[in-house]
Amino acid sequence: MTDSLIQNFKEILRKEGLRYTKQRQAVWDEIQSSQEHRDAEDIYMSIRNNGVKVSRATVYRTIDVLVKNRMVRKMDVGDGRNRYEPRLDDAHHDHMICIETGKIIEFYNEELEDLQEKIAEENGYMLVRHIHQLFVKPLKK
Amino acid sequence: MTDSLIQNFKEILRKEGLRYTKQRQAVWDEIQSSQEHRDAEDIYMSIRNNGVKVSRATVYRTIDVLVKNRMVRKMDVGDGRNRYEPRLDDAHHDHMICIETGKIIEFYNEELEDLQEKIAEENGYMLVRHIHQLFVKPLKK
DNA sequence: ATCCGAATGAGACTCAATCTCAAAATGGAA
DNA sequence: TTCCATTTTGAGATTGAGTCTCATTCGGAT
Repeated sequence: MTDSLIQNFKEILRKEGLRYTKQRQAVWDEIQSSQEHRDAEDIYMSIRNNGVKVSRATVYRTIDVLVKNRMVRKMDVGDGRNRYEPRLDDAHHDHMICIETGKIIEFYNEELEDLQEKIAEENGYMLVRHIHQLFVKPLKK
Repeated sequence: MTDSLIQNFKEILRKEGLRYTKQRQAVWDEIQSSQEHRDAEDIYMSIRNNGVKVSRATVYRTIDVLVKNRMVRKMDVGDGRNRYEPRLDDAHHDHMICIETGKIIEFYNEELEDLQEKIAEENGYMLVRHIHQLFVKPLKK
């Protein structure tokens, strides 16, 4: 955990008119500590196991702030539980989910991104965000 | 409602080892009667308003069978309620959702479809299905 | 150090979807 | 047609992710 990350987080709270608390810091610390795609319960339990007293309500509330400020990405894998991952850099990517192993693979394709904007514009709209998941299975060898 | 559609539905039930009941027929009739993207509650209420006695449980159970057999498409619009639409032909399409009006626009782009298969293959996978939603807002005039 | 509005947390609540199980319906056999 | 094993149905209970409530605690400006 670098100072700049903490400062950045404090900056966002200030911008949002929110106070800096150890619970909020703990939520960001926890999400930021792993590049995995985790659900809220997992994040909540990990924080508690680290000895920080926090409630589910606070975890959800803090995640909302982080998502709004693009520090965390929220993704719907289609099983009813949202997953979260830190956005440490600005590199956008989508996900491929293996239906046999559950493995999540990240991918990015410039052409794909451009195409989506083009499609939206052709219909008189501006692309704000998108959900794109490829459900795949391993190629036969 | 054509005979062939009813026969096709009966065929699927037989294949699945399920009995043909008026409730199941009513669910398929109702979904098939409109190209809109409707939620389960809406479908349930419409069937009841048509005078057919059916329960939510049966509606959900029948939708599952229809989705499994590709007669109905299930889509997650991101608001917690799944939407369903009939697949009367094989024409695949994705959806664009206007974040200002909630309007759902269907689109299909061959290049986009090809690109997705290519991306999966480049990673050693075969594309099985995909979720793709564009959240958009109207272009300024 | 004081003080007041903001944040927290335990648990109640929401709501779509699923499950339970007694009663009703289906369809093949005779 | 009647019988009956088996499947289906439905009312309501349950689940589970996420949200809300509100009394208590805390942050931070002064």
